[in-house]
Amino acid sequence: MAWTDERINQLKTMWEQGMTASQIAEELGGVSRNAVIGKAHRLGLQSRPSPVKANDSEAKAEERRAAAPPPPRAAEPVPAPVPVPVPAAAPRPAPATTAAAAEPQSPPAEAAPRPAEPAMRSVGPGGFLRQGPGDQQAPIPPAPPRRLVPAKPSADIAGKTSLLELNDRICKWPLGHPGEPDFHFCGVQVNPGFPYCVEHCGQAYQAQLPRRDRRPPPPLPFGGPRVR
DNA sequence: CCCTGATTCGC
DNA sequence: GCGAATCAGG
Repeated sequence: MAWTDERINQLKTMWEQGMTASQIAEELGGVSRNAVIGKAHRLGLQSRPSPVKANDSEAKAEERRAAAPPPPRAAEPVPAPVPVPVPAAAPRPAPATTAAAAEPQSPPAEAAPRPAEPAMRSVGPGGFLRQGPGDQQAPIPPAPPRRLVPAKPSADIAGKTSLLELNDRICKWPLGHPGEPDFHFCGVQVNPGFPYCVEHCGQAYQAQLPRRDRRPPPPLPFGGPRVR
């Protein structure tokens, strides 16, 4: 079987999508896994995590060299924990989900004054407060680094919502396809209790139509699900 | 054993 | 250029 332009494009696409060489070979047909790998390398497609590449004395030495091993100092005061770079959903204690009304990224300079909890506590000798069963894992003191970012004006709607920006509040409906350069997620406010916004909930959760009224499903990439 | 990707080398 | 054989880690 020859490597036609079309087959090469399929190979490129699948390879970039992260499919294994075996899967690609099976999908293309007429070629072996080795053929796919060989072709991928000849095309310059390169280097997905290979199980055989981790080990290597030379690479490791190089890695060490690049890492610039700091001299063994012990009493050096560590500056401070690095602030979290990604706006991952910080473990913020939800005060009380009163209304579904959105709280749109409260502006900075908000000190979040926690009202002192008037809880009944057993006081031990020396004045320490005994933990109750519910308190066991509560304390996470190591500095709550609130982001001091100016707060994006209009959430992520203006730009594109990437995988790293997903959280429980924004719509996870995918737009485009993984691997495509502009693949992103919807990103608008969710319909409370659902992973999608109201509009996409409408698409995700549909009542069954009578068979005669159903639209045929759109063609799936690469000829649909593989039969196995 | 199975899987994976990388590399080699005769064709 | 091609891909089977081989290597080597998970």
